[in-house]
Amino acid sequence: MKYYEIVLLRSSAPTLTYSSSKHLPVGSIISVPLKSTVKDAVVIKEMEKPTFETAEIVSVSEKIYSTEQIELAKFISEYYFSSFSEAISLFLPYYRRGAPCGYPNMQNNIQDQGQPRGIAPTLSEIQKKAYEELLQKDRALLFGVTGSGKTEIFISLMIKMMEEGKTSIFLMPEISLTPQMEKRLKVYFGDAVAMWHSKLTKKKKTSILEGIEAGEIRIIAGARSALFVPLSNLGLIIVDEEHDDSYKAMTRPRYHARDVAVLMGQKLGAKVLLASATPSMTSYKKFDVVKVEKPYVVTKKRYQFITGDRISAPMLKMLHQNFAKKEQSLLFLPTRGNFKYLYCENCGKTHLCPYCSVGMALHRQRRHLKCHYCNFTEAIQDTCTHCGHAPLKSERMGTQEAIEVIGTAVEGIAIEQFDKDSITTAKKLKEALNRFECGESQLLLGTQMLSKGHDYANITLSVIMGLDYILGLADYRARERAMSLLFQIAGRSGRAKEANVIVQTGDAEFFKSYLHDYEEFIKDELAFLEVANYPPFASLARILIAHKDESKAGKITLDTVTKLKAFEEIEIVGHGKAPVERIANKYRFNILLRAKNRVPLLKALHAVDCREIEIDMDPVEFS
DNA sequence: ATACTAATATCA
DNA sequence: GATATTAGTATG
Repeated sequence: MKYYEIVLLRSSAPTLTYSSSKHLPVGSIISVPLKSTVKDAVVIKEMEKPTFETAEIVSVSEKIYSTEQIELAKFISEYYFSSFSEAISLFLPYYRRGAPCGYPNMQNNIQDQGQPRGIAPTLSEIQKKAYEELLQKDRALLFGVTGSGKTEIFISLMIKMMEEGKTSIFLMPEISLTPQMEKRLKVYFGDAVAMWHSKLTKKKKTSILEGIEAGEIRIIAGARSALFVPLSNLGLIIVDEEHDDSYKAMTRPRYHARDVAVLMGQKLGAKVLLASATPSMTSYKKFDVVKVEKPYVVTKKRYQFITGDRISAPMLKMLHQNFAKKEQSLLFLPTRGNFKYLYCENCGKTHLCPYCSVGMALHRQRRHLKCHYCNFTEAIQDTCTHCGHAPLKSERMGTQEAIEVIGTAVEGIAIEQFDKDSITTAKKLKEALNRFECGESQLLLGTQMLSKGHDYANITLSVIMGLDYILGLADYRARERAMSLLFQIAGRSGRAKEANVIVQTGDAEFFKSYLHDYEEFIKDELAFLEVANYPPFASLARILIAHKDESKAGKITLDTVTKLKAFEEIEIVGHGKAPVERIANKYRFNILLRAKNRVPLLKALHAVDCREIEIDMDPVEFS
């Protein structure tokens, strides 16, 4: 009889010991009896016969985790403070086999299958130079403005990998927003590329996994979760738009896909390529930078700065003129300033969610109020819950209102609403993009979604609102976020011809000084971050405490702070009520920690970690 | 996680 | 005193 330490899947229970007459390699997925039920579990290691009685493993699955997956999961669970079970559940297991298989004759294989495939893209001299340079490096940051032809470089690298019989992973911040990328990849790779994201149906996922197993699928492209697909012979991981915060998971395990990709590359001996037109400060400092110097289409942009916080007459005039010229425009509103809230004229109070300390957002189209934190929905309220005054007023510029205002002012304009409210499915996205592409609509109006990765060839006017709101956020990266957003959105326009960019801000000088060189901004910002002692010059961690009893939450916070004070190398930057005090009826407190080195920080955090707190390493959100 | 148990609060 | 809610504990 053999004895194995196992971890239950989908459980935070400690490791347990079971027995089996069979030899089971580490990583085996098995079923074990626990209490009166049967649970799935993973073999962690073989053990000596324990002193206590053991139950027997009842069945062994066809699936198995590789030792690399186990090791990475171990790291993720320790660095990001999740259970091992939660960490290993990120990964998809391999099919159990005698030996790990390679596919040495891929060349032949490709031809045999006769899949539709375009020829390799022709690279410009500039692209070729970057490509050659990247071939020499295990890891690098590819820095190039929108339209500099990064995608052709990616494709060339992935073709190179295929020639060597290796597979690739291509990460994008949001798969639902990238049908264009799928189209481009399909041209070169046909059925050898599959798109992967968490919302695929179970059937589709199984079919892709079988394709991988059969050696037909050689490239997986997709969002965060694509990083955990079981490819053999991984040769390359590309993290496109590496600056994007959507790579950070907001639920446990709170990992950063970009950082895990780098680690995974190291562990598997795969090349890791990060890419962005607006790289993160961290990546710029940490990795060799390869630049794609000039875009091969050089177009001019004329920037114009205006103050204010709502749609103004000059803005409408520009939109009108552009429409009259039969040209297309884009208008950006920040996500947060994007909703209307009800407020009382009499007492000045905003109508709040009964369970969260945030305003209920008005959705006029659906005629209801909705809480964006807990999804509580109710009918539009008429009277103030605080003083009984009626009726309530609504305030704040939102997408809806912007559409109404512009629709009225610019007669005949067809507007594409481009935000999470109206673009709920991939189909709707495709339809909206198609309408815009063929000129059926002339204005793209929306939120952050607009800043992510699309090419809109004919936009000649971009209006960017609400940068001041982002600049004003209590976030050490507020400037970076605002600047990167401006570059990303401005980069969407002027692909084909000269374009105007209207920037609404009270701090024009700040943006103006960097408009023609993001790298200048990076250098100045890094100098600032070094003085202020923020990442990448220090490590941050956030502790989140949530409890329905406010005084209990406060007590846990203070107790944790007291314990942390014993650790000299870490600094308690602050602690207290979270900016959003209550979500889903639980009171929330934050502790923000900083340390020059992450090792003592991790050590202190492991010492105070318990069920009542949640630890967020390298946080990107502070609300 | 989840089942189970002990402790404590709530209510007629 | 019976029942509901919460806190604590062990799982092989």
